[in-house]
Formats: sequence, structure tokens, C-alpha cells
Amino acid sequence: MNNLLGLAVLATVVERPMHPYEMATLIRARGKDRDMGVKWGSLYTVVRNLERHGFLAVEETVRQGAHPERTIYRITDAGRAELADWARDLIATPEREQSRFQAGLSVGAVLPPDELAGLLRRRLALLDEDITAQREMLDTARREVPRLFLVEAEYELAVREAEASWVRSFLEELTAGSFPGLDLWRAWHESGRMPPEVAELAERGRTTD
Amino acid sequence: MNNLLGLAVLATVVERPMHPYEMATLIRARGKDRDMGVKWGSLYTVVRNLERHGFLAVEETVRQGAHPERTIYRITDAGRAELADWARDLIATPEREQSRFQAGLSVGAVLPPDELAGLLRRRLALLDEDITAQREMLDTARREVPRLFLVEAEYELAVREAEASWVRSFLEELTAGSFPGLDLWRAWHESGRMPPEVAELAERGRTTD
DNA sequence: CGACGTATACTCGCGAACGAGTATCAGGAT
DNA sequence: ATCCTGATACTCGTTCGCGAGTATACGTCG
Repeated sequence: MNNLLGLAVLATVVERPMHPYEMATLIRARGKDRDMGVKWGSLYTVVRNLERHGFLAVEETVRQGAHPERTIYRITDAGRAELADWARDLIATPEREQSRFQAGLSVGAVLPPDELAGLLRRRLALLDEDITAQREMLDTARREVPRLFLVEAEYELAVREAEASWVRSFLEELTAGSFPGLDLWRAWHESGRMPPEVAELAERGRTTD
Repeated sequence: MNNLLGLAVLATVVERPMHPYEMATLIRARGKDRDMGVKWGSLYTVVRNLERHGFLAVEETVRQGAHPERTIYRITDAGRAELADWARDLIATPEREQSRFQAGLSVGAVLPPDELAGLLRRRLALLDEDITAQREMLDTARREVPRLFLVEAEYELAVREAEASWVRSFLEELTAGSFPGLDLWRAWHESGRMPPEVAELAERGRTTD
């Protein structure tokens, strides 16, 4: 059980018993699907797993017309406890999460510096668009929704802004030419392959793990 | 092929032909395993996939004593192209990645505000520790490694710092009592369950997707 | 009034990922 | 001389996620 969709399900069904499809609708309406990166294909699997672990229990199964049966679940005491524990853990324990951008940066040297600069400019433009859009959405939402239910969005925005500003400053070093070793770096890419003596330099002083 | 371990493999074997275990050693030595969130159980699967796609080719297979056979791979032209394309994509295209913390925050209301504050304090402490450690590591590394190979670490640090500072400011609002709706929120948790009329408020104005 | 889109509600099977296991060898400690 | 630890090098089986598919009902537009 480390699929975050499970958390969204628990947080939704805690309100009142309901069937999976209704959970999905509510999760979507509250925008939790974004926060959890939900893939709907896993919904029924996840719900069944939660039941297997005793966090949900079947309340009843009803049938309506020729529709398939709907199974209505309710949360158990264990489920409520799990919901709280899960939330506690996610909030209190920072974990090194892998970011695609970081991965990209860590192989950034395989591209010539000027191309890299172009890519970063592109990223920055998209980031800025996204930031304005999100900021606008937040401002709209604040009129109807208490801030309590918007903190995740505020957090996301803050992180995005930090990323944008980091990219901007890196980009400035690249375009101003003040980034150390720029010429050398450009030279490898102009004249074929990277010299192996440089590769050795890539080994970093790794003390902590 | 969207396992980042594959990117690390390509970025390593581009230097010279080698066998999988050697790739693993190099990837670890260069600290790329952190950036990519590598699980070593997938190494051989990933290498075989890269070969299947024509990005790697078998150079030779040697046997040494009673050790299992070692298969030595080299990168192909297609592989080099894929490496560059992959890097380009990761760098230029920002993507909404799901963060555990954000998920936690988005169900933060299931915890009473004072407990949440405690958890955030704990997170902040751990974050601060981590930040100092990383900063120190970076400073050490900078003495031996060109900055070009440290940008990912600089980026990571910047993001961490932004997170810490967001948490700090949220925490201040909570402890100073200036967070809107604090009393109401506290009241639900003291007196049983969350009133359903509040749940309705959680639906946010969702325009963009 | 029929046809087409969209919401409702759920199932299935492939396939990637990865934890755990296996087996050999080198070198230092006892 | 033998034990043990840690590095070398790779395999396997299970689990889980999830994309794609299925089938009915409802509304609406021409």
C-alpha cells in the first residue's frame, strides 16, 4: 500500500459510505487527483487492496437497472487510523524524490552549452506560463474555498517559482559566459567526443549517502 | 523506456564499452544513482531493453575463472542519439511531478491543526539538517569537481531551501494563530467528526486541467 | 426519432519493476 | 589454516500498476 490513490480514497470515503465511481468523482471535483498523480486504471485494484487490509469494508451491493452492480464501501476504524498515520508520515518525513529535471541536468554535459541554454529558455517560458496560470487559479479559488484546502496548491506554486528562479540564474551565467569552464565544454562538442580525462573529474567527493 | 536508470546507463557507457556491473560502479561513483532514484534490481532488465531497442550492442562476452559470464556492451549511434534526445526532453519540458509532501498537505485537514504544526516542525528540522549537509558536501565537491558536474546538486539544494522556507512561513501562521479558520478547524477535531457542510467547501474552482 | 456524444460503472491482461536470492572470489582477521 | 566479510556478477518470481477495453444509460441536436 504505497499508491497515493489509496490515500485519496480513504480521505474521501471517510466522509460517508460510497461506491468507487463516486469516490472518483469526488476526488476529481476536489482536485486531489492532481496532488496524488492519480491513474484511474488503478482505482478498483486499490479499493480492493484497502479492503483486503481491513481499511474499508463492504456496506452493501446494490444493482440498478441493467448497470453493473455497485459495491458500496465504508471506512473502518483501522482505515481512519491508517489515513491519519499515512498523512502524518507524508508530512513529517521529507524524502529525496527523484525529479525528471534533476536527472536531465545530471546528464546535461552531453549537450553543447548553447543548445542547453536554448532548452532552458524553453523550460523557463513554459514554467512562467504555468506559474501565471496557477496563480490565477489560486486567486479565483480563494474566493470560494477556505485556505485550509488550498495549502497544497500554495506549496506547489512556491516550489515552481523557486525552480523558475534557479533556471533563470543558471541561464544568465550561461548566456553571459560567466559559467566556469564554458569554453572547454564548448570545445569538446565542436571537436568530436569528450576527452576521457574529463570523465574522471566527474567523480564527486561522495561522503554522505 | 522511461526508466531513468536507462539514461544513467547510456550516459555512462557512452564513454567506453563495459559490462553492466561496471556501469553500476561508475554510476554510483558519480552519484548519478541519487539523481535518477536508481533501484539496482532493474539494472540487467534495463540493459537488455536498451539492447532490444538497438541503443546498446553486445561487444563481446568474456568468462573469467568460475565467475558468471560478463557481457560487454557498447553504445550504438542510435543510442547516442537517444541519450541526447532523452536529455533534451527532460530539460526542456517541465512536468507536474507528484510529491509525497503535497499529497500529505492535501489531506492535512484530517489532522488537528496543533498536531499538524508539530509534524511540520519535525519536517523543518529534518530539512534544515539535510540542507546543511548538502551544502557542506557541495562545498567540498567544488574543490575537485568542475561546477558543470554539480548543477543538479545546486538545483536540488535550491528547491530544498524553497521548501524549507515555505514550511517555515506556513508554520508561523499556524503557531501565531493568524491562519484563517483555525478555530473552526480545531473545533471539528475536538468535537468528533468533520461537519459535511465543510466538505462541500473543499470543492475548488477547477478551470484548468 | 434516431444517432451521436458523454457520463456511469467496472474488468482484464500485459508487462515493467524490483526485492530477494545465488554463487564465486579476494583479502584480512583470528 | 580457516573463517568471515564484502565485493563481484547476475537471475528469478511476484507484485502491482495501469492502459485499454466493455457495456449500459441519458441527454440533446438536428
